[in-house]
Amino acid sequence: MTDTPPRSPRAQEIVAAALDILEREGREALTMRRLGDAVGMRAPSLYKHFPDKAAVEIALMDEGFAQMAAALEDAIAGEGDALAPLARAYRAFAKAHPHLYRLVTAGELPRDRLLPGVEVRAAAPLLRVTGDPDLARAVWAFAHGMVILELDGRFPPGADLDAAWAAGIRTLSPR
Amino acid sequence: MTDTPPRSPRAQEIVAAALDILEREGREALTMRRLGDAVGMRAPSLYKHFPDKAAVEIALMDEGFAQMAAALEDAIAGEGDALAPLARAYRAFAKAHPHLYRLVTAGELPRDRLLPGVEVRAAAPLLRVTGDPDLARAVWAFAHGMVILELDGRFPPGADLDAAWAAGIRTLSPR
DNA sequence: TTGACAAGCTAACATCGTTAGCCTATCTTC
DNA sequence: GAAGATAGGCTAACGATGTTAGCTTGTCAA
Repeated sequence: MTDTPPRSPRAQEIVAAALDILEREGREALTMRRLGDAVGMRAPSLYKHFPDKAAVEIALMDEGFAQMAAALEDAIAGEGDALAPLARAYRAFAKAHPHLYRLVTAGELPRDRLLPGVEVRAAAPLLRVTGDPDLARAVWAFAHGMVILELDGRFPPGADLDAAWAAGIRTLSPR
Repeated sequence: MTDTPPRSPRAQEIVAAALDILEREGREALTMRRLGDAVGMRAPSLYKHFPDKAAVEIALMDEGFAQMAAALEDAIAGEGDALAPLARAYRAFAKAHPHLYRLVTAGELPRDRLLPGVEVRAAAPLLRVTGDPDLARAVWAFAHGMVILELDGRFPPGADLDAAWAAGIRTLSPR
């Protein structure tokens, strides 16, 4: 029962401002002083609302997981069992929210401080579409790999990423 | 012709010490003061050998790319055209050198400061085994995704990663 | 009216990368 | 051999970062 105390309005404002900074300017732009500015207070006062900076980032992760889950659920809402539309939605979310995507999916995850269930919910659509957990993990790895390599600019300039996505999805689709 | 001036012995010592710190303690343990300690000088003196901290990290990336390329070339040296041994080598390298792997493959890449050719060489074995560049990218994304998600502890505790690898490699293998 | 508490503030600390400026040994050049 | 340049070390310090300590003030309960 790790039920978080419901966030105060002021704390919600802070998270909203933090999300705005993150999405616009990236993770390293999100400093306590900058965040304080955005919300009209000095950096130390933020600590009246959050124990540390990590807590703010974790709130953003919760939010990111939720947004991502919603996008993926939408993608399989219609008919359902095709991998392609889910993959499209995954990639689209990452490109629409690159900084948020990175925050949520890259680096060590403070799982014990996360809102419970949020991670499982985001993973559910893929598990449903693939059926098999092993295949689901393989597909997840493929999709995350494609997205993060693209966001990090690791593919050569001329690379046809649509074709790479297609190749992966085709062969990885459950039969 | 971006030929780097050959590194002085002292600079090589510094890079070696940096690699040691990185591999043992991870990227955030690699600070200029800590590195100075390891090599017996004060932090500012390091700037007599490298223009900035990034230059040290870039030297480590060059080294990481080279080591990784060597490991992958070894893996396909024998018979050759099977994907499975290459994938095994890829995963093994990442698990043996997690911090180095992360430094080399995650985050933005300062491509213009890298030793020329080093990235292409590391990519070559996979391209040879898959034949097709699109498939090669898909397989790379899969392998990197598997590895980085494993290193970051993103898979659930009980997950059978061998099975996920097998599922991915089986379906992604060129026929 | 009093007292507690929530929520702001300033000042300050340690750590980080980095710069400025100084010193000294070695090596080149007349 | 003398003189000057250069390589390579040093200390002091700067600005940015997250964070803590301690003060103040307004609001609400007893």
